[in-house]
Amino acid sequence: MTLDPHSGVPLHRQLAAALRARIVAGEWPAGGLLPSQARIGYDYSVGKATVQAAVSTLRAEGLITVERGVGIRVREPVEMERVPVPRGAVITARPPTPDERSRLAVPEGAHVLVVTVGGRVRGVYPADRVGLSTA
Amino acid sequence: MTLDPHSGVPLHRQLAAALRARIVAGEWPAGGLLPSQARIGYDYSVGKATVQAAVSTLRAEGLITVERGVGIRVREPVEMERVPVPRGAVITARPPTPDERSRLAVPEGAHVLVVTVGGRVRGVYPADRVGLSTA
DNA sequence: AAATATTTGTCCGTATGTATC
DNA sequence: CGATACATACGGACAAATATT
Repeated sequence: MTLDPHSGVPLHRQLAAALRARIVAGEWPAGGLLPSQARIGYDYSVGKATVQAAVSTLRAEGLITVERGVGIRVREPVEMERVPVPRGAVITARPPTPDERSRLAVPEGAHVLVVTVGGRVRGVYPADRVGLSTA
Repeated sequence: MTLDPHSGVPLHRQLAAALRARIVAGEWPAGGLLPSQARIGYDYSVGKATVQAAVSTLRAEGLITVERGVGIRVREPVEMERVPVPRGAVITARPPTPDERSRLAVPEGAHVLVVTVGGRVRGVYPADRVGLSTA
C-alpha cells in the first residue's frame, strides 16, 4: 500500500492505477463499496486532494460511481441499447453540452454519440448506454 | 465578473459556465491565451482550487488546452479524419484505457470510438480526431 | 422522531516542483 | 538567472447527503 513520491509519476496517478488494478481484479463486488476516501488516504499515506484526484479519474473512466454520504461503488455493467443508423451517416463522439447532460441523463464523464447525415444531426445518444449498429 | 455563492450552483460550475460563454462568444481567438489562472481567480474572487476545477471541466470538454508554463489556450478546430465502417458493425464510445491513451495519443478527457463486428473489435479510434462513416 | 456519526462535496490557503519565457 | 504560469500535494473548515443509533 505504498506509493513512490520520487518515481516521477504523480501520486494521484499512481493511486488511480493501484485502485484500478484492485477493482479489475475483483477485490470488491460490482455494486459494492470501496473504503472511504479518508481511509484510502490513510492506507496509502496521501492527502485528500490526491485521493479525490484519483477518484475523479476512475469516475471519468466509468469504473466507479460516487454517492455523497454513501461512498464509492464499483460500477455495475449496464445493458447496452442498440440503435440502428442509416447508411451514409457519419458518427462522432464528444462530451455532452450541459443541456444534453441533463436531458439525456448522461453521467459525469460519459460522452454522447452523434449521428449526422449530410451535415444534419439526426440523433444524439448517451454513449454509456447506447451502441450504434450499421444496417 | 461576480459569481453567486448562494445560488446553489457550485462556484466552479458557475465559473466554468462563465468562461465557456466567453470562449464560444469568441472573446479570445482560437489558439490565443486566456488570462492566467491566478488572474481568473482574482477577477472572479475565487480560490485556486475553484479555478482549477473549472479549467479541468473545460479541458475535458475539449474547449481549451492547458500548457504548463504557458497558459490556457482556446483549442483550435481540428481536422476530422473520416474512417469507413463496414455494414453489420456496432459502434460504441468509451474512455480509453491508459494503454490506448498513450498509443493513440488521446488527449485528456477525450474518448475512443470502438468498432466491433460480430463481437470482435475491428478498430479503436480517437474520438476527437476521427469520424466514422457508414457505407 | 431525533440526534449522532459517516462520507463525500466544496472552498480556501499555503507550499513546492517544473516548464517556459 | 529571474519572472511567470501551471501541476502537484497537503491540510483545515464547513456544508450536504446519507446511514446509524
